[in-house]
Amino acid sequence: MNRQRVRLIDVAEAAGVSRATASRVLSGSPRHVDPVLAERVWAVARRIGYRPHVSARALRTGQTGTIGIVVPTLTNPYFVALAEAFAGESRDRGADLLIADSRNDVESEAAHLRRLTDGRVDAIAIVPVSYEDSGAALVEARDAVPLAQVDRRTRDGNTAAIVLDNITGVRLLIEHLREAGRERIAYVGAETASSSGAERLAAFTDIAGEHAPVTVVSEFSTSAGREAARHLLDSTTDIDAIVCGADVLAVGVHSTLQRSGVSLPGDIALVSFDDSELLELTDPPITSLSPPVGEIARRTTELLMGEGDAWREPSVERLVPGLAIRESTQPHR
Amino acid sequence: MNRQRVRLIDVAEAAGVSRATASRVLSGSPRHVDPVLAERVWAVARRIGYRPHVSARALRTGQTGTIGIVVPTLTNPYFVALAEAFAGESRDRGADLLIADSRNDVESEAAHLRRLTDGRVDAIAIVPVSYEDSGAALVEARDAVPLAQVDRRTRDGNTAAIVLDNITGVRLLIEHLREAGRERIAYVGAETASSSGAERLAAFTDIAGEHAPVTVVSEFSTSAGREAARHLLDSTTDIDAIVCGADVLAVGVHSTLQRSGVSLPGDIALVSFDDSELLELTDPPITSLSPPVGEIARRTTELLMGEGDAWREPSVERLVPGLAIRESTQPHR
DNA sequence: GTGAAAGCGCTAACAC
DNA sequence: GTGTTAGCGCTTTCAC
Repeated sequence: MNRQRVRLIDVAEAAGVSRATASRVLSGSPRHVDPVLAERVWAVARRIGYRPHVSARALRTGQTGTIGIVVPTLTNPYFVALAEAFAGESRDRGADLLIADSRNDVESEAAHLRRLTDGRVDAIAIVPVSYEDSGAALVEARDAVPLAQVDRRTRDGNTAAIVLDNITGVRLLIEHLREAGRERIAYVGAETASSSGAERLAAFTDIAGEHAPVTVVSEFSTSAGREAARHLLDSTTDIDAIVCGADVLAVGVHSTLQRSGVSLPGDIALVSFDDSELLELTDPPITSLSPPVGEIARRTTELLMGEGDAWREPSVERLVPGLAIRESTQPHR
Repeated sequence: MNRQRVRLIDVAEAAGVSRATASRVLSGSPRHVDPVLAERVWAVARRIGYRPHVSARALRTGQTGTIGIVVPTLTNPYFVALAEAFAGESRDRGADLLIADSRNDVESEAAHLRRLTDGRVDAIAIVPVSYEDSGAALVEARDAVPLAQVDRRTRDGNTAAIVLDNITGVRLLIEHLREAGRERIAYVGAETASSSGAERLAAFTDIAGEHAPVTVVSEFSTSAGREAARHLLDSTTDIDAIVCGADVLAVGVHSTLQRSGVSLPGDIALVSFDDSELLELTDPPITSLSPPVGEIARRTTELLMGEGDAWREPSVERLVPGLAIRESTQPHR
């Protein structure tokens, strides 16, 4: 048998007060209640195991105490790290986090946004799947609930966005490579459907020079990374370093280089972007930018849950990443 | 401005019917409504963008249309795969999935269970963190809502459990290794805090023989795998194959072997358990059992959402895994 | 400082 | 087949 729920009225009766008072003690404004009564209510509530019914509370207050995060895929450890950072941040604010996985699919992303805005969450942080195609669903959602874009942006999402400072990031990587004696640097990125992909590519061309070789593959995946590396090796270009636009690509590139007998970091140095755990698994481990996920989560949550409508203003806040140096960029000796 | 929610009454008025009729059309029992009216209601609802308020509906019906899954960590790609399988299954049944991450922490797991049972979900599937210590929270939760254990069990969780058939699994792995000419097989597993860990270890000793070397590390992590491999190499035991109790361990073992100049699969063959994407990233890719995540999700959801109280009966259903053969077990030539 | 009572948006008896 | 109405559990005026 399912045990019957303990309701507020059960607490109130057992404590000899009205529902109103019990409610004030347990949630509303405890300071407007006689401390003696308050303690009695608490004691009873604890004893009989009262826990408020979230739907009832949400229906009454219009607040769910939950924030939602929508990521392109949980298959990418970087987004898992991001989600966990948001989980920590929510917890600190006494809120819950609801994680949704778009499976890299705009339709599925739109469906999630619709469901989340059906009174399920107070605010939404979203890493949009597509720069071009995610916008419509975002706009609809942001009319229902505070919403901010994270890590990537859409063309017409029209909300605040908290992203990586990709230009500084690329500069950090290239400077690091040059200090390690690398001069002929190539770039491997996925198609520019995401804003971060496009920014990284543009920054690379800008800083490394127009003639630096660039390989763009069609998706963020390890096999795409493998392909890209094969392509680079086949082309005659003589390179001594590769910058990868995402960790999953880097791991693929690494794998192909290894198999082709290219020595890392002897022949080619390798760097990547997201600093997920994947990069420590390879041999040698891969140097990477380390995105400030904690700070991203903090700033975004602040924006969404704080006073005011700052999230409503289309804007871009760029957070500067650190650099996690590993063996894949040991200097030439 | 947040657009005002469209409520049922707005639809009803615009369609010239009562809330009851509108409700019947949009959710309850459409067949008891005049088809002409019904179509009118639908048309209006679509036009003005009606979407039911989940809290209000949940409060009234006692049903949330959401099922919850609690996993030890999303850092382990196997649990991500499991969660995605449940997401698919829920979607097929018109339900939502709420993913919670225990961060390998019993306290945090208990907190999640408490929150989920505060009227947030209709049923819970959980991969418990600890065989010994997760039970209490499970029991409390299963008094509030249908709950089933998945992939791992607790000592006193007292619900149905859908797990891998670890004995058959270990047998498959060892047979495969023996067919590939391996005879001196070692095992690397994490501490037996989880039921699956314990079962795998026991099955290994049973099948490979009492004297087969076993290394037990303290946690499921890549660095623990590295340690274990170092330990195996240091000990004088002469082995030609290693069975790992989890993918993250296997990747760590692989990394240490590589660095120590051990040839795979030449000197040592390597196999693992969860068949997550990690295993395809290594060089050589690692052979693994492939757990039937889809089937696990299907059976569990069936049990939870179906008629009856089958989930309430302490029971264990063991599903047989497949075998994904990769280069790490190429036969001796 | 405390209680009575209204009502959040929805569905399900119950009447017609 | 359709409408009227009560009420899910909670918070919050409003009156005292």
